[in-house]
Amino acid sequence: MTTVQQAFLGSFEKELIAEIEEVSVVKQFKAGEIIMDIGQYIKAMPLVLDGVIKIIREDKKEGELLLYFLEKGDTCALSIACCVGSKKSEIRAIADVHTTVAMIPNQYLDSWMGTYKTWRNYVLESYSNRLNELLSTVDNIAFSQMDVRIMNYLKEKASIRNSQKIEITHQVIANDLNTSRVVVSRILKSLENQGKILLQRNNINLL
DNA sequence: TCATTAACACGGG
DNA sequence: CCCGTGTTAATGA
Repeated sequence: MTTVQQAFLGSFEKELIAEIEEVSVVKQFKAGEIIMDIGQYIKAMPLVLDGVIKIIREDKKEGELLLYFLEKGDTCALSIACCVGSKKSEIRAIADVHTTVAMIPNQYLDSWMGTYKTWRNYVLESYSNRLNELLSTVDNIAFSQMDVRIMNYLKEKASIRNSQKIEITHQVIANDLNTSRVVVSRILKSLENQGKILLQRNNINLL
């Protein structure tokens, strides 16, 4: 299992890592498990030690949309604001694969900003990273056709997994991109005909 | 025109 | 048999 040390050795000073290890609670989530749901009050900030988390926005009318992924070493920037203001979560976080996170109780977040420069930088940088990812997601939705969006989705999945093979069903892609499975199936089929991918049951190969 | 919905057949596990 | 997949026909934006 990945420890806080292994995930953050390069980014935090030893004292901070020691303090994180002391106060945080390490939790594991299986693929598909909900880590944080919409409307929930957030009392701890998650640091991703291992695995991948999907951050999803949901409309009232059961519309779902993937915002971005969190990987090893990332944190959910939205949760920081929620923790400090003890507000409800606006998003849903789901474990995409088996995932390990360190939950830091919110009373430490503020004081560490003053005490540890690396922590301060990490939080600020995390904000800017998430914002950039959000922007490219918005660009994708606003300016790209569904076939491009699906291609980008597949590429992102592949790079996160470090594999050209993606284990996923058409329905899940449809949910993440907020469209119907018929469209996903049709576009995947045409991508296959173009020689860009190879389709198997529960499996997509990028070429 | 293109997405969605519903419905159906096919096939693998 | 159940689920994922591929396709079609009808409907809507």
